[in-house]
Amino acid sequence: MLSERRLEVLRAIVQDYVGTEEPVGSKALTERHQLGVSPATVRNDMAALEDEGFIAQPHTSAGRIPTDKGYRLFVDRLAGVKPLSPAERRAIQNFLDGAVDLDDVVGRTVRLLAQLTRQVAVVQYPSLTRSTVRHVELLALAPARVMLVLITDTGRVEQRMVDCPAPVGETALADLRARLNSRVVGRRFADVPQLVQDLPESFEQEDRGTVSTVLATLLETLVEETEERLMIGGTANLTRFGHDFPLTIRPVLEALEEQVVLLKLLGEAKDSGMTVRIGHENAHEGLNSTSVVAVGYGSGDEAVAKLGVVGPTRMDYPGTMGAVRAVARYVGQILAES
Amino acid sequence: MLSERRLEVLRAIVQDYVGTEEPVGSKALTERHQLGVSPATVRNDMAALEDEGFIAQPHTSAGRIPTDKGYRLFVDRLAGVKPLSPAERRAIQNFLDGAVDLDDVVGRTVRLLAQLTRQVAVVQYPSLTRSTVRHVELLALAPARVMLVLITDTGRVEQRMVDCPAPVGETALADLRARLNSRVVGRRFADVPQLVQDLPESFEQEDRGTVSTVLATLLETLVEETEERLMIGGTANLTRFGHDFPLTIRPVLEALEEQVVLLKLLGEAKDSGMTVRIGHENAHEGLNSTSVVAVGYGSGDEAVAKLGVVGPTRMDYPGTMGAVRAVARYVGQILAES
DNA sequence: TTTGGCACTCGGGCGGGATGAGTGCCAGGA
DNA sequence: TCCTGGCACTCATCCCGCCCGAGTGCCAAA
Repeated sequence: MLSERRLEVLRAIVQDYVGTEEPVGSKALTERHQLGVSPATVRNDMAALEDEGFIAQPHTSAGRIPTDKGYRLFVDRLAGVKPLSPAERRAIQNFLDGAVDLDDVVGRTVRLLAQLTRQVAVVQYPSLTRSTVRHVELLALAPARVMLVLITDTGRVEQRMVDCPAPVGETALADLRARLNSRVVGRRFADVPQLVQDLPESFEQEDRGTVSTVLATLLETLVEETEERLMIGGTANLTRFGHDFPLTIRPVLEALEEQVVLLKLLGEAKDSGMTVRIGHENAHEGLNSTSVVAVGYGSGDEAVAKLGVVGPTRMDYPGTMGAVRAVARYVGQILAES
Repeated sequence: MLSERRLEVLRAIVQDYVGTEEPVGSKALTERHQLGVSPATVRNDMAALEDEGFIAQPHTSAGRIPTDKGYRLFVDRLAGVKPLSPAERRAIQNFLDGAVDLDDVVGRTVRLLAQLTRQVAVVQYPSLTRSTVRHVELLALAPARVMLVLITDTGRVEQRMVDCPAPVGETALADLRARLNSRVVGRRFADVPQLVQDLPESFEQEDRGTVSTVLATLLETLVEETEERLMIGGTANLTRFGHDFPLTIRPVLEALEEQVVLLKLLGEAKDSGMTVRIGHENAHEGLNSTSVVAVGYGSGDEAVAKLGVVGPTRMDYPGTMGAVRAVARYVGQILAES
């Protein structure tokens, strides 16, 4: 079992290393922190911490740096979430207010997060299946061509073209539109499949084909991968990573370009509460030297999507967690208002 | 005036340097190209080219590399546009077919361009003001709250919330919707302002406030900066730039994050034909060591937006130009079909 | 105008010595 | 039992000085 002081030493190492980006030695530690013991004692503690796998030496005769396991302990037991300063809170609000539509909200959020944390920000668009339906619109663009437009309570809009098997009349379309909306408006997208299941039967024989086709497209839209969109920003912050660039930065940029990877990354985060994944805890290889801080956000109590940041394992965890949490809350508010 | 052979020497230098990324010397040149003269002669030619500012030496006793002016000459007079191989053409078509909506088209295009050119790709969404109106939808979400949805012929959809001064009845809304659509459907967005100018007058006194508010929002949407959206991809390719990373890559990433900069960049490109801006020809400082190849694309003859790539000045211009042009054509086709 | 010859330049790579931060270990003291 | 000061040892890094060779510019001859 680690003594209180050894934990304190670990905390000091993490803090110093995050600040200086250089391995930290026993002497420097005692100078910068009031540990109340001599360097020699700290050395003994360090040796113990190294045995346990919390810290490591890049090479003999160098200071120690925290391992992933060390950061894990730091995050779980030693660090809190640093609340933002009033000035920062105000900045968030100012920045997020004045967004005109959902794209704008997400875009501003991503820039805000990147700026606050000085890291790469990732924001997922509100999920369709967790949102509720605000309206379904059907537009006849050509005799046998209909555009389907879905609008959610979070402001998200999806549209699809539907090629109908037969020309569809304006009245039939209006009829379908009305019945469809009366069934699904205000309901959750996840429930839509059951709600519309028996709809085709209530139509005339001649229109059933069209109705089925439209409904099929609607259901497709709900399950398609494209329902999960996201936006990233702040990649320029990657250049602050380390000095051994190409090798460090490349796989990260590649990983960030693959939406699938990012979505999985956010998907792995817990639905409620903040999730921190450190270094090798990330399944994707390219992100083995990065940490991900993610949290869900939503207009109500329930999360409709997630957002987070990707940065070096050597990051300011308390500060980052504070920024991520604060931004998620404000975005939730904005969505609730719109 | 430069002799034919000197131009040939410049072409050889550009080609070799693009391939090897290393300054090229006189001896290596004569070995790899059939110039029919000795290294000494080439040296004289090189000295002349250097006097004219087409090439430069990184330091004494090193080979030559092309200057921006040298690349300019190369692009204008020495290089053609390399057509794609049939296999590449097929790949483009396969990749672009199967896109479900505009976001998907743009997303696929950006990934395709990045992959083909192995550089950073930028694709602008079809501009609103150059598109034509397919439909305008008005939805009453609350008594005094209306959602305005704009749909263009290029598949783009914009929505805005409108807070009305007074509750608006369903019939009045339907009326407005019908009259609005009858006026603007099929017309260009740029013409919308005049077309709706006198619309409020034809309504009852009590509804005029609402009508004006809705129209005001509609007009705002057309001029807002958000009308110019774009998507970028392939940033991981920046890591192939050079070996002196942080300094080279950082400003580029920063520039790419600023949509304003990118929009201006594409805006500077000619409306028709391909535009190549080399190094310092780019107004933005961060892009002084990159070249931009851009071209307009559209569903018809007229360009509705632009796309292009950003890469090191040391790029394969003929190949890049070929890829950019081909992709633009196919995207135009896809948009015309949808 | 082209060519071969020749002296010159200078960046990059290699090896060795000095430097110093940091370590592990140990014996003595609270 | 734990802490502390002392001491020898290890290496990564920095700094020189050196050499090598690619590449150049110039010149005289063809």
